[in-house]
Parts: sequence; C-alpha cells; structure tokens
Amino acid sequence: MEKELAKAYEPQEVEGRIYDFWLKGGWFHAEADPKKKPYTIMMPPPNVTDQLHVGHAMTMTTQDVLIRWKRMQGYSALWLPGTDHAALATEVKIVESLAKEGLTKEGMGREKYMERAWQWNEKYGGRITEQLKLLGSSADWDRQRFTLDEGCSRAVRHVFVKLYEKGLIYRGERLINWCPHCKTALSDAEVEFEEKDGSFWHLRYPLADGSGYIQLATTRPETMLGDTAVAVHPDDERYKHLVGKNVVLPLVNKEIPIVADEYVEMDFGTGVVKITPAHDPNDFMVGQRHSLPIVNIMNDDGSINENGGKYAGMSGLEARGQIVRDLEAGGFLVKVEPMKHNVGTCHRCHTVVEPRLSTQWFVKMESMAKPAIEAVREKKVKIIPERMEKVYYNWMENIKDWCISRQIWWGHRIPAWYCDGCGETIVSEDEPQKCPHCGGALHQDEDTLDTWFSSALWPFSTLGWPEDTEDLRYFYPTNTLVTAYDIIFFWVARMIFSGIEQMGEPPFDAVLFHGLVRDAQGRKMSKSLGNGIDPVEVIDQYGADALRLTIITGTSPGNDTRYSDEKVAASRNFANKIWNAARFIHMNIDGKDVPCALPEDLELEDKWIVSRFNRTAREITENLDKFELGVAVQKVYDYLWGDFCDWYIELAKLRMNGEDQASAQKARQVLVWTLGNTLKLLHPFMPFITEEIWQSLPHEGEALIVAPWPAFDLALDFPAEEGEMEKAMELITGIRTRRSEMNVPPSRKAHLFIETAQPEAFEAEKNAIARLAFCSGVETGPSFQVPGAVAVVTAACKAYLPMEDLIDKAAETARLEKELASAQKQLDTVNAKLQNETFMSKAPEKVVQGVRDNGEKLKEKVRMIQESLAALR
RNA sequence: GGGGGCAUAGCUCAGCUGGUUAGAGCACCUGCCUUACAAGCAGGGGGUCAUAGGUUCGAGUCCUAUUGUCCCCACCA
Repeated sequence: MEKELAKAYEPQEVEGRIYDFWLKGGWFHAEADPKKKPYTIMMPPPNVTDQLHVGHAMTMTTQDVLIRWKRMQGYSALWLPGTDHAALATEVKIVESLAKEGLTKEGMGREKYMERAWQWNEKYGGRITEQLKLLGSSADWDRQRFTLDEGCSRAVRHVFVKLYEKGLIYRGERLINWCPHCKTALSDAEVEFEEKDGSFWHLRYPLADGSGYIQLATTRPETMLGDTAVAVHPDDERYKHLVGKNVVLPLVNKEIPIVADEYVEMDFGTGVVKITPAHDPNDFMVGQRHSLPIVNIMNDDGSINENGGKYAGMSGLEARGQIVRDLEAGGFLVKVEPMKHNVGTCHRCHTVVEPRLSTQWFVKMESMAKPAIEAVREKKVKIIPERMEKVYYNWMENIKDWCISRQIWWGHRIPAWYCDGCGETIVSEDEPQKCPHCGGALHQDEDTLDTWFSSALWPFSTLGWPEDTEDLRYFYPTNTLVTAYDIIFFWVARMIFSGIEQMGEPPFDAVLFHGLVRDAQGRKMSKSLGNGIDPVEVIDQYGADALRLTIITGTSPGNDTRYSDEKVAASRNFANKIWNAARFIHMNIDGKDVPCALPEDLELEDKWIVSRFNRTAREITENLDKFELGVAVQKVYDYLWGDFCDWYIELAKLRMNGEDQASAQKARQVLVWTLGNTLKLLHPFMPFITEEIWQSLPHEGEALIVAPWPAFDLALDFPAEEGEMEKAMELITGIRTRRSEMNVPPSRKAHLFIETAQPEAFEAEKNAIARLAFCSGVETGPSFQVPGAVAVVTAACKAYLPMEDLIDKAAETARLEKELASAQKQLDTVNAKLQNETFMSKAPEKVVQGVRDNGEKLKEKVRMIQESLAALR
C-alpha cells in the first residue's frame, strides 16, 4: 500500500488553541487485492474542460465513499478509469484555444491539430487529477490517454466492424443539425431551443389544373425552393378531393404533388403543409414515406446553392427577403402575421441551426433496445432511485436509430475507407492498403465517432476486451455505476445495451443516480452565469473532508442539491469537533498505557455508549446497502456529536478526574475503543481527518482505509442498560431545563432528591447527575417530602430541588398545570387507541404493545405531576 | 404535446417498506469564556407537512383531482 499523506491537515494555533484546520490534500491509495471478492465502481470522468465545478466533486465523492466502504468490508474495490468523454465539448474548447492564436483546425491539418489537442487535454486532465487527489480518490486520470490512443481504440474498431457485419451499423442520408457559423454537425443534445419572434407567411400555391389555389403557411419561406410536395391530413374533408393532384410551385414553376400524411395537423393553420424534405426533419420523414425527391438548396454556410436558381449565392436571409417580395409581386402572398416560435440554435454561437441533408453512420437500435429494457425490468440492473426506471423505459421504448458520426477531429476515427477508383466502402479493424475490389487507392472517412459510442464500451474496453484478459474475467460485470441523472440516455442506457450485445450480460448490477449541484439560488452552474464553484478553491478554504461531507449530507438519490458556503462551514465545524474530541482523548491517555480494547467489566454509561455505537453501526450499514448515503452520514454525525461528545466525554471526565483509578482506566479504554471504531464508520465520508486521528490513537492494523468495517456484535448489545442510562439522561435534561427557565446560574447548586421505585440507574449515575445537572448532592429513595422544592417529573422518577427562595409559587403551579395538561392529553390519545376495538384487533401486536407501554409511563407521569401540584397548595 | 420531479420550521433540506409528541444544519431568543472545542456548551421559540377529496384502526408517507414551481424529451409547418 502506498501512502501519500503529506499534509493531511494543518492545525492552526491561535492564542494557544487549535482554532481551525483544513485539508491541503493528501492521498491514500490502496490497490485492489485480486484475491478478494471484487467490487467495482464505474467512474465517469468529468469533461476535459477548463472549468471544474462542485458537480464533478459530487460524483467523485459518492463513488469514493462506496469504494472505501466496500474496501473496509473486505472487497477488492476498484475504481475504473474513464474514457475520453464529451469529445465534442472538448473539441469546442480546443478550437477556442487555437483561435486565440489565430489558428484554425483546417489550417493546421489533422495531424498537427491532434498534437495540440493532446497538449490541451493533458493540461486540463492534470487539473482533474489534482482534484481527484484532493478529494481522496484513487482514480487515475493518466490512463485516459490509453483509452483514446491504443487499447480502447481497438475495442471501438472491433465493435464497429462487428456491428457493421451484422447489419446493425449502416450508412445513410438523414437530416442533421447544422450550424452554418461553426460549419459542423451538432447532436440533438447540442441544440438549444430559444423562443424567437418570427413571422408566419401565408402563401397560396396554384393547382396545376388551374382550378384554384391551395393555401398554406410557413415560417421559413426561402425553403420553398426545395419543396417537393404539399401535404394534407388523409381525413381532412376539405382537401380529400385534392390528394393526388399537383400544384405549381411558385417562382420555381415546377409541378409537385399533393400527398396525404397523418403528420399534418388539421387544426393548425390551414391544415396544409409544404414539404421540404432536405430542410426539415419531419418533412424528410414525410418525403421518405411518399418517395419524394429531395432537393438540397443550401451550402454549408447557409447560403443558397445552385438549386436555388436566381437566388443562388444569396444568404438565407437575403433570399428570404427577395423571395417574399417576389411572391408578393406574383400574387402568391396572402398575408404575413407575427408569431413566436421555438427555434433551434447552436449552443455555442447561438446561430440558428439549419437542418441539412448529409450522409451519416447509424446504429440500428430496435433489436438492441429490447434486451436492455428486459435487463432493467428483471432487475438485472437495479436503478436507484427507482423512478428513474420510467425515464429509462420511456426513452428505450421510443428509441430512434443512433447517429454515431461526428464532423469533428477529436475522437475515434470511423474505421471506414472508400475507394477512389470504384467507390467501394471497406470497413475494417486494420487499415487496408488498397481496394480489395479494384486495387484502387483508398481514403478514410473524415468523421469521428460520437464520444458516447466509445464510452458505451468502457466497462469492458478498459479491461482489455476484445482480448480475454484476467481483468476482464475478474471484474466484468462490474457492480455499481455512479453518475448524475442528466446522462441517463447518453451513457447509462448505451452502456447497458452495448454490454449486453458485446458481452452477453449487462455491465453493472446497479446504477446510482445522484442529483445536480446547483448554486445557492438553485440555478444550474454555468460558465455564462459565472456561478460555477471550483472545488479546488473550496477545498483550499474549508478542506476536502468538509466538502465531501457537505456533498453527501442532506442529499438523497436523484435529487438536486444546492451549494452554499454555509453548508461547507457547518461541515468544517464538524471536522473541528472531531479533532477536538481527539485532542481531549490524547490529553488523557498520552503517557499512559491504554490498549484499544474494551475492558472486561463495563459500567452503565460504558455499556450505553458501546451499545449505541453497535446499533448505529448496524443502521449505517443497512443504509449504505440501500445507497442511502445522506441518511448514513447523518447518523454518524448525530452519534459522534450528540452521544459521544455531548454525553460520553462529559461523563468520562468525571471518572478520569476522580479517585477510582480502575474506573478511570476503563473510561480511557472505552473512549479510545469507541472513537477508533466510530472513525471507521466515518472514514468513507471523511477519509483524511479520520485516518490521521486513527493513526494517532492506539489502534490495530496498518491503516484505517483497510481496517475492517464494524459488524454488529451481539455481545455489545445492551438494550436494558441503554434504557437505564436514558432515564438518568432524561432527568439531567429536565433539571437543566428547569434551571434555565428559572435563570439559575450553574454556580448555584442544590441538593437533589430523586423519588423513584427503580433507583438503580440513578444510583449508578449519581455523580454524573450531580455534575451535569449542577447539584451539590444526590439522594435516591422511594419517597420524599421536600417542601418548597422545584419538581422535575420524568417517566421514571420525580426529582426535587429545594430552591424555595427562587420559586414563584403561582408560576410554578401554572407550569405544572401546563405539563399536566400535555401529559393528560397524550394519555387520552393513548387510552382512546386502547379502547378502539378495530385498532386492537387490526394493528400488529408490536404497535399495540408500544402504545400500552407508553400508556403506563404516561399514567405514572400524570400521577406524579398531580402529586407535586397538591404539594404546592 | 409526452414524461418526471418538487411543494415539510424564516432559509437549505432529511424523513427508507404507513405506526408513540414530524427531524437536522443555518438563522433567531436566553444563559454560560464549565481545563477538548465560543467555529463551542446548556436551554428555548418556531411547522394545519401546498389545497380538496379518498383508502386505512392509523396518512407527511398510499390513491385521485387542483394549484404553484422546476426539469427532461418531442416540437406544429
């Protein structure tokens, strides 16, 4: 095991006190042990981008929590490195950075471009490595290079060829989103819809037989140059008689048919649509159904091409103006009305996207989608939270063929070559030298693959597939994928069907979706808003453990969370609290021989804290098993701060400062044992501080990161003692409350009389009660008469504090009456339940018994309050 | 248009398969520099769980509708 805990944290001494500390990063790295059972977490790498934000930290931290926990449970936990991710986004960044130097990718050529791209990638990849280290993960960014360069490239080509040979990959014409400014294709995800003001031009096309006109409307009149039909709904009575006839396309003077297609909505506009298959995706589909010709009228910069006749060479906008004027002059324009409509724009430059006909590669989805749906339905892949399954089904069941070619350079190049001589297409894993058909020279397809095509193969491509490697056999299928829900379609779904297709089984058992991290106002973090929060800066300010804790606390699977400095500060305070608790223990054990084992005979409070720990450990394990990380970490927090620090340490102080050396030593041992084990529970969430403290305390084993996770131990379960202890605690709290209400300072102490039928707990905790409830002495007995005393009534006792001079008799009576009313009301509710026959017969015995026990307690409480009231009069 | 989320204390959010008096952090009020911690300790106030119905012995939790809000997908020429 490699240990790199350089500066885990830096305590700062201010006026002799340790005032604060934060983590500067350190890195524990524990290799997976192949002899153990495997547990593999899939690690989605963040985009290679110059801007990291805490959303990335969310994924990394969630994964790392699970990895560390599984490792402690005895698994050989491994974090798989990622592939090249979001290649298109990466290319955008690279092109932007080139532009600053006045360079273009076309100008520098493919080879030089890739060289520069690698430099860029390494620069920001290194930053991600830094972040990973700071957050404590053992993921390894450097292996990214492997995924794009060599190993995974081979897997990608292999899959491509395999699918091509099975007929599942084909090349075809389709409309794609084209940005005339960037001159590149965009995936659907990269198109943003914006509501823009536009116009609705109502046109009329003359019928070819001269019998009249058909009226229609369009928002893009210039596309009429590419019209190849006019469509109406088949059931539309108004136009039924016209179907099959022709109209004359104005300006172009070409006859085009009137077709019937269900795509047309009768109620919208005139119920007639012009069909431009080359420039509208829906029109394209109508065109396919009716075998219409496709007329492309646009160049790649958005200007009109030679098919546009006299409009050729004009920009789209110029053409629009001229065409509208010409239509008007020809009497074809009926009216123009203003209209708001959603227009697709390029997410980078916000230029209006033009649908453009082009040749692309596709994956046939239908046959692969079916088993992928089954896998989730049969819970072979468990999706957490479950509701995300619906989203998955919804997409999978309506899946369209997947366009996998991209007109960018950063990515895996498509392994297809075309013969310059005969035009033959050769798809091959290795580069062919000449055309096998005619021996002609070949050129490779210029396009690259959609980044998600290679990412989809990652669960096995990173393990050496298509070779039958040891890693692959050992780790595939992996266990858990952790990711944000926004890439369920892009990545998760595609990994599932690719895994099933190539490996015969899904790539993982479970998918854990976490939410998105938003800013304090609930907005998505984005560069344009400038609200992205750099995790490295947060770590600098508050520490890595504080950030990790913040990210896990108060979150539940699939739900978004808001980032705020206040939350991180609260987490930092918790880290401080643990640090100070550890300091306290050190002050009391340093120089003494304290083993990290529990003593033989435990005292009541020892049994209480140990039992509480034992049960907390069990609950946390159950929560983690169900991926309820937020609930789990809340329980450690409450236990450590509420039980251990607020109560047990306070109780232990008494014994360690007391006369009884044996009792003091026992307390020391319990402190060491309990904190040491609690650190284990906390370690997955706050690895740095826990490791450091654990190493500094008496411990067994090499490091916390490989320490065994605490299992529930029946020998440490003391439910009866827990109950006893809680009686004393309830009394202490009750007295504190009374004193606080009466503004009695701690310096003013009073003798305490505890009237109880079961004195055991109070006897055992006499000293503790005296100290924590500020009493000068404590007496227990079956009955006391203490005139002029303040009474504190709990479920198990009635206690008197003689403070006659402080008592306002009227106020005291009022308070007791209020308490009585409250207790009586609760008792009434309980009695009503117990008299409810249907409740008694239908509710489970456990619930009924609980109500009965509660009723007994309440009855006793009511009696004691009434007694006190009587004594006051 | 289709699908989904959310609505709980002033704010940010937990609340798992229905079961005692609905929780936390922050903020607020009161009192404390009590030898681990004032970034702390002790105590306190504050919620008709969006609204209206329903199922049930029992609903924050399940069902239906309504309102508000956010997101995803598709996109009407």
